[in-house]
Amino acid sequence: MSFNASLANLFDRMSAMLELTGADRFRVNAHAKAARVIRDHATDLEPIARDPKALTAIDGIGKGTAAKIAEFAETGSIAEHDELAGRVPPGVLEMLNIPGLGPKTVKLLWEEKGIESIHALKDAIEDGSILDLPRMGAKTVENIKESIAFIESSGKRLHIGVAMPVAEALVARMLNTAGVTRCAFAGSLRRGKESIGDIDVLVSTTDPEAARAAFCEHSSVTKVLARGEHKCSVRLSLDGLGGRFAAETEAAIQADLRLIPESSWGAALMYFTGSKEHNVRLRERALAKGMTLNEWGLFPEDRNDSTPPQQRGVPAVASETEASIYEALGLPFLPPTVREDRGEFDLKHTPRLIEVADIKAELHSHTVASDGEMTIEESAAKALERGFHTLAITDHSQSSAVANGLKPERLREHIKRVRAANEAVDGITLLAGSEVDILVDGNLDYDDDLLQMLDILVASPHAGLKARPAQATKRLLKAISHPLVHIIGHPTGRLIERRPGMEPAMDELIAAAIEHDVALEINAHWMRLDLRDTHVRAAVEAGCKIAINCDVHAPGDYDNLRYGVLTGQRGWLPPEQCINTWDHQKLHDWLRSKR
DNA sequence: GCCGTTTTCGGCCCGACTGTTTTCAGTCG
Repeated sequence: MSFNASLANLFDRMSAMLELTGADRFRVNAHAKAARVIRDHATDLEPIARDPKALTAIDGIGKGTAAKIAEFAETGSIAEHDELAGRVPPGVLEMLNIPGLGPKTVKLLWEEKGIESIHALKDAIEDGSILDLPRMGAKTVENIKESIAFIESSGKRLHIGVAMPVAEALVARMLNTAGVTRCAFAGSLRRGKESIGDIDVLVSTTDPEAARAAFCEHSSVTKVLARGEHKCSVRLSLDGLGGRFAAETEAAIQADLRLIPESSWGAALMYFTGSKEHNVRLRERALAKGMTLNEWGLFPEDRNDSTPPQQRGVPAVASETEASIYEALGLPFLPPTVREDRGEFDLKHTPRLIEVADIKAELHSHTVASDGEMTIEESAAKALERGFHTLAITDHSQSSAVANGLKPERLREHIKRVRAANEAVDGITLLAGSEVDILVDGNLDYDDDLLQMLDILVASPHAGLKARPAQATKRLLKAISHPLVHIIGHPTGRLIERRPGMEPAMDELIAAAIEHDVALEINAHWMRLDLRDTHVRAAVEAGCKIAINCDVHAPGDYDNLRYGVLTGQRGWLPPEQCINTWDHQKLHDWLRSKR
């Protein structure tokens, strides 16, 4: 695990353990925030770990945290963490993962009943001894029991590519319900995060009961967690929603419905889109301007009245649109994908971020020659449908044996076939390329004289993904410096929630990519999204070229483009910095410049 | 523990819902 990730995990654990031992809640929050900014930080903190000035320049890191980071760099541990870990059993921390169980209850279970693990908790539920605790009734116990079953069966975060179609189906269903005038999803899905904890759906309606019924009584609902006036919460099984997710049929997800008056639509959309951290900063900003912000709107602040302003009939300063609220707070409109409290409040104008419509070329695709499902011509037809001017055919190289990688002789024939297809197909340029393995030693999988024949070269790591960071960096730097390489494909090789991939020094890769005029890829497949958002942000700030590719294997893969674009947006990627947006002339001039 | 366009001390976001209560604590987002 990287320095930043290890450190962030320690701070997360410290935050939880402080809470469980009754520490001041602001100290608890400060540790949680430190964990977040450390995890989100795009460059490795180890080189500056002994430089308190550089560390405290990062928002959320003060003197105390800087000292702990230095201690971790020096000794590999943090004394405060170890001291806390000596007092809080690991199983107690684990209980915090049970939905509906928070720190107060876990503390109570631990201190009053000596329950120190989920296993012991199950025993206490079975023998009924848990009922002795205050505020612990039959219904609460039943909910805890179901929550444990939920996290033990699935309960994991879902890939954006799985959650998005479910959310779109939900929105379509609600829009088809009598009385519904507006409907949209919000939450981390709208922010384009790579994985999703739950789905938030907002509706405005003239018939609230019909909306509640449409939401809570659908056949895919396995449990109704809440059904209130303004909010319903359900657990869904995914196989009830179209059966498109064969591998995910075990999966379940929570979905929340919020009933919103039209007049508060913007405030609610903003509130439920988050992120939580972004919202906190917005509300602080509102207070500083003598106003208060909630999901009903932005209101004048009245310190003398604790009744929420919307209940007193106070007219809102702004509430109907997100843009009007940002404006009233003296901010430009901030697109959902940048709302992470990662510096967006310093923006003077709404950034022009990349959009799906900007993409004009797919530069990473596979055909039946290796492990794809389509012929060259079939893939070209799909690319044409999207209005692309260029499609690069980049089948696997020889070392990718399981993917039917091409031996040198087959590649030579394949190049001829692509060139012939390019002559035959109108309206699009087909490039003869290859996705060449970056071998464990950093060398490429074909000889240079063969590579020289290719119009485009995507170099990607496929094996040896457990290499240590230093080794991974060396390997990738060698590939980047190869003069024939255009693009580094899925640079870390990670699979979201499945395989961590490599953790190279991303700042070094970015610097080398700029020096050697190489583009780093955002692989748009929702299982990869590699580069990830924070890496993109670092690359964008450094001025590195980015490619967004679908890594096409099947017809539907072209539809993954939007996930790559969302990841680009989360990295603040402007269209001109992404080579897939360039017009034909500019793109092909650049490709030829490396031949 | 962090932070400063009123502050280097004294603050630190806001409301809905559930389950257990009989006025509210805990959790969530």
